[in-house]
Amino acid sequence: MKTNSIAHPPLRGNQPHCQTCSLNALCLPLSLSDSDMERLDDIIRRGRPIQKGQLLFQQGDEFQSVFAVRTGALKTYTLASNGEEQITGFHLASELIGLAGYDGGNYPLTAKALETTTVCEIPVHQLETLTDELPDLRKQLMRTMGSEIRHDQNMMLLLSKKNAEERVASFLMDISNRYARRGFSATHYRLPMSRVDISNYLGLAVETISRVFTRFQKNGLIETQGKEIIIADMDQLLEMAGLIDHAECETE
Amino acid sequence: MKTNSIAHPPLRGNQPHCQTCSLNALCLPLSLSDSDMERLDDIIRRGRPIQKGQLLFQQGDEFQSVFAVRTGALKTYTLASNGEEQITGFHLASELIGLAGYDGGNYPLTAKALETTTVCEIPVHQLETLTDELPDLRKQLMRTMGSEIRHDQNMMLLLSKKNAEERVASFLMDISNRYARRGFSATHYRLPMSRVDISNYLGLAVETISRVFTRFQKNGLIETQGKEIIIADMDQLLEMAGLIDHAECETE
DNA sequence: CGTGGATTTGAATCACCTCAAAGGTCGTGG
DNA sequence: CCACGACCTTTGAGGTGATTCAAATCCACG
Repeated sequence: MKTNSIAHPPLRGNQPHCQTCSLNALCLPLSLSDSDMERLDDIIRRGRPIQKGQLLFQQGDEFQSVFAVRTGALKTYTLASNGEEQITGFHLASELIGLAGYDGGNYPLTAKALETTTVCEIPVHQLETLTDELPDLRKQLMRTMGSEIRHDQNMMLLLSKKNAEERVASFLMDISNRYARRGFSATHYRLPMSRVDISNYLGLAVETISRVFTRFQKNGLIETQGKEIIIADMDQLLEMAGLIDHAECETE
Repeated sequence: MKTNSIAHPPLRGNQPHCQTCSLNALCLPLSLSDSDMERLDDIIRRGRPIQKGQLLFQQGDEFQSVFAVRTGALKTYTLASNGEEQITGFHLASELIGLAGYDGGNYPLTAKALETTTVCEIPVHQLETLTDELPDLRKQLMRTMGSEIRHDQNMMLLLSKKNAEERVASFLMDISNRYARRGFSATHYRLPMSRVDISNYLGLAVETISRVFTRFQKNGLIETQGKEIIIADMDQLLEMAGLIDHAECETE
């Protein structure tokens, strides 16, 4: 399996653009003026879709671009020295990937498509030139990185303090939130990742995930049919996730 | 215990400056030209020391400044809804704190001094003005944030995949590295934090930390005397930490 | 020198893991 | 359209590393 190289000659034509993209209020263009958005749009490359299982980039690859997910979903993971992988995040439409590469010249993680996925590629070299000129874009990038740090620190809390049920509840509520923000149902969605991926992400065994799902279903918290999830008792799940009392439901 | 408010009238005089600070090669000024460094130095406030146990800022406080540790050490932690705290990092001299605040208008975590500590305060408002003009500073900030993301993702791996011994070994090697980079001994140092803090950070019970320290000592890996640590067998610790085989020893 | 917190040690318990095996699901090709 | 195989998911039984509870010891500091 090789790193997918995005189509380099950007096929213009009836290509999508930031200006008309339904995700522009969630994505990088957020808070950009029309003219600024146009300039961002000009440097974005939109390649052919990557298929399930293909890599967008690999740990150690030269850091060349950040990516925004247009459709589909990916997972990012780091490899331990013993070869074990730790999934550090799932990325749905409008979310940015690859910013951690800013630390050095290489990606510190691998990004793999969970299903057929299209992305917008933003070459960092040009992005840096552009951020030199657009303070709003710069702020948005910093905010996105801050948000990533926040997410990771929430995960650290989850991994070191929460039990299996609390972890699964947190996970289901996080996904729910993210779909809701995109205008999809918060209570009925399809998980793009396998149970194995979920277990890896949450630091549990697959069997434990399966058992918790079953228990949740018995207790009327959710209904499941394979990857289809229906949230039946959001309040109780929110409480279990530890999201009920403090601040807003602004998870991710 | 209240948030410590840094002395606002910056007492000039024989104050330290970035230009003469021994940490400038590790800190934010890294890779800045002399004139750029001077401009950064101008906006930095240097307040009176904060005492052990005092807060530099608190989760929920308005995001006003990022801080660089000059001397001493701090811990940063987030609070779960049930009041439990999760330590997300320890910060030694030259390290930056508070960047995660870039996500929103508030700090998403609390910073508390582990010992008497002096910091350089960099007001974000002025920092943003300055980054508008200094591309190198901007890049350095982005790199710092990328490095923070990297650190957190390593912690996720540690928390979900490593056992108690591996976690403690990783921790000892991380601290060793960071002291070494500052020109201190890599094999003989004093931990600024308590066993409780270590256990919290590593997602273990205090008793487990104590037991692992004892076991390491019996096996000749380390010698301990309270907070004093002597690394006796670095190779074996590195291997245990999972840092021997892949890439360089560039942990943090 | 005494006191409160931090650290260490021991014994018992438990949440989750591992191992094993039985369903399910999906894509593929005959 | 169905049969096949590969992989994913679920369920059960038993084991274990780390936790919890309890108590002794050490240490810093007033």
